Amino acid sequence: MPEMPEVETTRRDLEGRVVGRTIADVRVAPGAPQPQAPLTPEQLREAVAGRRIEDLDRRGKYLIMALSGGLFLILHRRMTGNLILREAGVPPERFLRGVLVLDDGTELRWEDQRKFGRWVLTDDLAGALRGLGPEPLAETWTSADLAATLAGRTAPIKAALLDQRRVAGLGNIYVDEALHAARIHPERPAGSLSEDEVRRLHAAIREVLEKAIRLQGSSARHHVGGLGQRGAMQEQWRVYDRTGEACYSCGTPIEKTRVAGRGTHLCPRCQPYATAGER
DNA sequence: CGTTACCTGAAA
DNA sequence: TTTCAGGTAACG
Repeated sequence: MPEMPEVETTRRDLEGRVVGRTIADVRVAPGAPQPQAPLTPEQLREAVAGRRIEDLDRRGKYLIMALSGGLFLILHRRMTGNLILREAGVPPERFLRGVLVLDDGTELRWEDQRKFGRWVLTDDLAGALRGLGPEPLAETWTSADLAATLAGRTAPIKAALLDQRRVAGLGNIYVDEALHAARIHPERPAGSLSEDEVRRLHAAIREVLEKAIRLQGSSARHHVGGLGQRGAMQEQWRVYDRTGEACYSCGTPIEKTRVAGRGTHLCPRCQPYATAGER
């Protein structure tokens, strides 16, 4: 579900409304599994109740709540998780799993149909995020950095881009979109891209992610922002979920295959496997 | 490295 | 009934 733009949307929606508030209570929906992996709900309540939310940050697809006393509550929405700020009394969401009740009575609600989402409470933020690759929208992330992390790799470029250690925040939708925008076949060995192809890919990744953030993410199915609103990026997809429809660039029907274990969409004409001159 | 498991529901 | 779903950890 959420990739980096969806998580960033949530962060921007919530930042000004929850930073400075104190967590008054933690509730777990009756009968629902605990939203956080290593802690019981009682231990979580014990640990965070009374703490002030000092900051709301993001790294890759992780949402990071900095709490007073040097604790960090790190949330990963995985496939179907949403974090939504609601007034008390608003009827519960169908897949509500847990609630952080704030000191003004508003509720930070965690809904998660498939229950893959994870909460981690730690005082070692760097340790918890160790191994995450660079932020693709950081000014310091260059085309040369992308080339370096792809160099020598034989895995499909799509698999390399989904690997959070190489670049943080890309997922299935935006990898397909970026590869299409860069006119690169998803099964090309990562290390085989030319300098120009890497430059195009670097630019395409940024353009796709920036546009997705502007449009508050893709609401394919589950994603909603921090105020419960849907995103609009799904209306701008050029290949994702467009199997059989005409490519906007050349009219060729979009194909769907399987790469790196994931449904993969591409235009076979705009993204030929063989580069010019080969074969 | 690719595949499977983790869950639940919607759609084919 | 079967397949698929925005992610990732564990497995072989």
